[in-house]
Amino acid sequence: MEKNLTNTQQIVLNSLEKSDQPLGAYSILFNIQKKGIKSPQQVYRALDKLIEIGAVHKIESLNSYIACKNKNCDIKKSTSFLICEKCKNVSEINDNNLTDEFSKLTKKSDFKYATHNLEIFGFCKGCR
Amino acid sequence: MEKNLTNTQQIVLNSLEKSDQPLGAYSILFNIQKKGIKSPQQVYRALDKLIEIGAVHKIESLNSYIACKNKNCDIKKSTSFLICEKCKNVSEINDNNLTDEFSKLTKKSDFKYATHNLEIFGFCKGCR
DNA sequence: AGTGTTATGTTATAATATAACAATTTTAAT
DNA sequence: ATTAAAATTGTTATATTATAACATAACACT
Repeated sequence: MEKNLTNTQQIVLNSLEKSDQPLGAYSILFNIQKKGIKSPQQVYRALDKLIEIGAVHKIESLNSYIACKNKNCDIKKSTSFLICEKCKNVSEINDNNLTDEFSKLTKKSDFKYATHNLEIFGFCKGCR
Repeated sequence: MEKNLTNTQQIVLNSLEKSDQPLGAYSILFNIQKKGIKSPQQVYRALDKLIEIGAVHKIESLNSYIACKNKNCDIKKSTSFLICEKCKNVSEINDNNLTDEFSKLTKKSDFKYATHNLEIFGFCKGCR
């Protein structure tokens, strides 16, 4: 199950795992330049792969990327996040019911569910 | 309830309403250059306002914008879309239950729901 | 070893979005 | 009505995010 990552992919993933918050591609690049990564292309290519295997998710509304904390995340392509509007903290929801609910919901519109991105904005425990 | 739009805002809105599909800001700009709109800034400022009043929504994963068909849309800031992966058709879901469901869901995490963006990918009636 | 395929490095450029400031219009107080 | 302050708009420049294109290298199969 564990994928072997290339050097660059591992460096990008480490950078994201060290951060508790999502990072933009160019922030990642800045972080890892000292390790010999020189171009955006290298970062984006690594991100593509990491996203594909479910190790990283993209948060579309922030144009940024976050490591999936969830080791057993069987949701590879769908993402669901809570984003605090005050402190900007982002946390991943791991509610497998969502897939079922969306699947049911979309049937009403004769739509065959495949994946989803969900971004919920509001205020986290500490900020409300 | 009806907002008065400025000339530029109305032109941008018309451009989106004429399109059945979402448009990027620069596509809009291209469409309306013949009407004297010259710069991205004008388009983005109009979009900001139109989004604020709920006349237009942004589809984050596509970096594009769509007119809200739903005249009585009381959901101003939240958005929910079905996106067909084959024909790229986008349609808006208008299920007010979603807000309630997300509100309940996030309570479990001690999170105070405010708004959401939901993008569901799959295959539409014609493409499945 | 030779050849086709896949991955990586590198440079350049495309696509999306905002900053900064000047010019104009609107507002609202005197 | 006059004018100062505030908000809106026009315009140029630039920042930010992402991909194209092509060269080079690594891999794998015969």
